Amino acid sequence: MTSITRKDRKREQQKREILLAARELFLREGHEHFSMRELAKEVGCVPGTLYLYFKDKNDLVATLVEDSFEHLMNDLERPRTDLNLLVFLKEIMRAYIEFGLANPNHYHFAFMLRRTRSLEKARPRPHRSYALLLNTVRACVDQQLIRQVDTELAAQGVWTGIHGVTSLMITIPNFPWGDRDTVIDHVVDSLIEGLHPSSDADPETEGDDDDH
Amino acid sequence: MTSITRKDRKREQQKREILLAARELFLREGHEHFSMRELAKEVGCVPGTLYLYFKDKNDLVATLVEDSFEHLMNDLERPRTDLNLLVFLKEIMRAYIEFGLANPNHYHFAFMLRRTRSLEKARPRPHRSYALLLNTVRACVDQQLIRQVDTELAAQGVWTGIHGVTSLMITIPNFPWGDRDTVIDHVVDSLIEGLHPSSDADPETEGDDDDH
DNA sequence: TTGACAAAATAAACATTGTTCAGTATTATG
DNA sequence: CATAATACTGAACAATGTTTATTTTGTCAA
Repeated sequence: MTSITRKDRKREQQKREILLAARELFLREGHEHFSMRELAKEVGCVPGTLYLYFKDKNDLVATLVEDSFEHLMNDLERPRTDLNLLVFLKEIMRAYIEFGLANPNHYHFAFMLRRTRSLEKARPRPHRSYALLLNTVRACVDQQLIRQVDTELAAQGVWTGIHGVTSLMITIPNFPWGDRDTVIDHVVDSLIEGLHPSSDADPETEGDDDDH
Repeated sequence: MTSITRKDRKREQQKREILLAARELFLREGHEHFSMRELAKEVGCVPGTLYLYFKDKNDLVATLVEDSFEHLMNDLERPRTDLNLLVFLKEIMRAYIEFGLANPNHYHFAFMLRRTRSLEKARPRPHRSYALLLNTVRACVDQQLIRQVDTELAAQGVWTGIHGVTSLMITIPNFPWGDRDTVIDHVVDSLIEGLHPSSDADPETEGDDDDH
């Protein structure tokens, strides 16, 4: 029925409008101070109305952030087969970091929040960016560009590494970091360096009788 | 005057008691759900009383967390000169990670929160653990155990690296991590591996004579 | 056009927060 | 004992997320 679709379209429209205002407010206030009531004021409605379109605050922000990550992934997943795979991997890593630093609120919401067990599903699929990383690392191993290691292990090392510099620079921007790009380059390079095929297998792990 | 000191002692005592209950509650509820009112109920007083001993909630939790980091630092800074410096460095890194995973709430408060500008001072001296890292890295460079690089850069790479695995394992415990200790070992090892002197120096760092 | 019905929006409340403040006990001191 | 300082309380304030009963609005059938 045309009437139904029109109503549905209107509903969609309104939902989009809420999200638009929310994105603007979220960007301005930061996720800590983002409030439903202020959003309602911005949208020009009463707080309760928001709950006709979103289950709760978490749901609203989650879709917001998910959209942003969609953009990141679209950037990342655009294939650049012309590049050396290692260079490509490094570009992914850099893009990831840059995205986080450019969207600290989104990144914060996505990866720096502890969720209660029941709300775990609200996390905007971190697995997708990780999957890209994993695949690329695997390809590098196949082409013997990096040392033969457990692919998952390597990918998780890379991911935690780039997450580390991203999140720390977000939470402690006043830390006496070196030049931003220099630090990022160093992190990216040395994370990959740690996987070079030329490196001797770790010599320290001969007597691996640690305390655990 | 003895009367004054007695009063002061009593005050100190009360403050300690609050902190004790707070620590217990903080541990149980997590820093997100830790509330002053619940703490007051636990202590057996009215919420306002807490503000006679602490400026605000942030102040209270900050001293709480600072105490915990004191313990970490006491652990880390106990000198183990008998060890190879590289092994020592790795032990520091591992201890840091283990501490974070064992005290996720404290770690979260310390390093995974964005503070408003005015509350920046509330962060429990992250610089101390970083300073230890920096000194150790510098010593390693001096002993030519790792590549000749900008010491600060290397230390920041190491710090962000271990922070990355710590914080991600805290925020996404349900992620399909590999075996916990295996991942940690890999991260620690490959972060150091990335600084090996055997590695070919990065081609872009021609003049390696830093001056400082 | 009108009346009925469903959907949408609202106003008002509820249950929490952190925090403040005017008083009231309690305690130390002259 | 009286006074002054101190510790504490009870009640309030402001702001939060969320729910519910009620009113408004819009659409379709008669």
